[in-house]
Amino acid sequence: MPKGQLKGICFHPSKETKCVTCSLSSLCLPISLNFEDIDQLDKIIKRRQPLKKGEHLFHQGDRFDCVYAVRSGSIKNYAMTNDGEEQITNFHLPSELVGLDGIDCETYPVSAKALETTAVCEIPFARLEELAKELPELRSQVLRIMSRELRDDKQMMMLLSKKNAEQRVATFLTNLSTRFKRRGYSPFTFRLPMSRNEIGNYLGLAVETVSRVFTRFQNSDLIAVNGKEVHILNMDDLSILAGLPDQEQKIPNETKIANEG
Amino acid sequence: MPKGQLKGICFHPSKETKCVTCSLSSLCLPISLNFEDIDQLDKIIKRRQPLKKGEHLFHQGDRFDCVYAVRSGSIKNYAMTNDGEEQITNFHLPSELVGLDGIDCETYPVSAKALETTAVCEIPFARLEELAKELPELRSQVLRIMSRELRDDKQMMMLLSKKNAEQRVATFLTNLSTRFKRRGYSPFTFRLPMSRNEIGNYLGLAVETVSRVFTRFQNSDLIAVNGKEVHILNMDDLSILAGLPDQEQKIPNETKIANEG
DNA sequence: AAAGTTTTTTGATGCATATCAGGTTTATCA
DNA sequence: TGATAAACCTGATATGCATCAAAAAACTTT
Repeated sequence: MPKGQLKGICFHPSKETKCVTCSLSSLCLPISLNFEDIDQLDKIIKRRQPLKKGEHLFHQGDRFDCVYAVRSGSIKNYAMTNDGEEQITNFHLPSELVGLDGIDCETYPVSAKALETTAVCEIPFARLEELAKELPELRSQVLRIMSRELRDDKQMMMLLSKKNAEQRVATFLTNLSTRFKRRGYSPFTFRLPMSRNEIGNYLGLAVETVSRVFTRFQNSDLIAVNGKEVHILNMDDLSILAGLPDQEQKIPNETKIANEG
Repeated sequence: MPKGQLKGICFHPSKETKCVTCSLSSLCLPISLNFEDIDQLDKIIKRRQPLKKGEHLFHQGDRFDCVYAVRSGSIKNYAMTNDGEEQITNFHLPSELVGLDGIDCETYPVSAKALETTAVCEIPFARLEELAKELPELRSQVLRIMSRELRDDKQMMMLLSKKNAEQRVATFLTNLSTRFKRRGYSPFTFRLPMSRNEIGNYLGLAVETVSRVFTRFQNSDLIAVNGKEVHILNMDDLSILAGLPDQEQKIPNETKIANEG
């Protein structure tokens, strides 16, 4: 089916979902807002025509004025390194907020590009701040979302500085799986919206290495892959390889006091 | 001089700096607050006894209730990897806020430990939120600080996934230099508050590699090192090696439209 | 000041992953 | 539908950095 038609068939701006009825509301900004407040939030949100694959939401250096919530599809964030190479810093799935790192310098520090046909909610930041003035719950939700992203970033740093290729790919897959699950999709069967190249770029690995690890994982019956379709066959072992997913790792308490001084 | 005495000699809780008179106020939370507002902020801040080297501000997993501003000294954040290894995720210099990544799950996701005798301002988060209700400037300052940390984290990811050992160390040194400069210290001569081991851990390198790169940098007259004392002799070349510091990198605009679709 | 401990440095070796090169499959488009 | 390009996989080789080892220097402690 040609992508172009999707717009006409599936997307009716007049009938577009409101926050109240949106299936993602429990993951997105509206969490813990009451109906009235959600309605207020709804009023400042613009639903734009979906982006086609490869289209940009914004470019690195553009003036920051909106944050975006992914409604369907997926977005990658990337920056250009000094030698002109692309460096992917994030992938965003539905319900996730894009662009929060632009608040400080008032320009987006990275570009955002659709990996597939992608619908977003556009949230003018100035109006969000206005609204936050009156809605304490919205305020803390924004903080929580940013705080979570900070935490995820640290996890990513740990991946990049301590994990080997297999652990990186395993972490990547289990992480995606968890996120799909929370969004109501199967945690065991999903379609990767990004290429091997993009996975490698994100994970700090060469494409070839990603490809090889995928093959090795297949040979050990951890996963079954067909192009971008992934089946996780042995989640337990994959999670162990990943080094326990994001869930709380227990901290060895023994040395807590001993270590002081 | 024994560390213990510092407390008695240098730190008088009764005479402690207020935000209004604090030399760091232009870098820290009070930015863009007026005098009255700073005073309000001041009231919720507790200045604790300075931490001695090696003491913890909080441990990974502790209940999140405060964020901290470093007043003097320095703090490292670190987490334990699954195999019990330490992974340093950040170093904090005076005026920087510690603990913001705990907002979301209400426990600190990493530990915070003093690298040297360190004074902090303790800011109860609940009260900060209270205050933010009335002070829009404070609100956006918190957002800006978190947004900046997000941006820095992405920079760190790029370092970890694309830069080689020399580029990492060069980036580390120029970054420190910039931060010292903003705080009124010399950007060319400073004392590293952390060990080679900690630098390596943070940069995803072995100690030995850090040591070797330091030696190489000395041999090429980029820096002069004596233990933890560092002199930057050739900032230009060091910056080039680092791959241009954090400042805005120009984005090649040619392909902006061409890339779409 | 001496003894012990930790940190730093330097050298030799090994390995995980990058890079290069080729072939194959899958997508894109006329 | 076939042509062309892009993505993916696999093998061979190269290399940057980790690891191992051991000495030197810098701190601690008594």
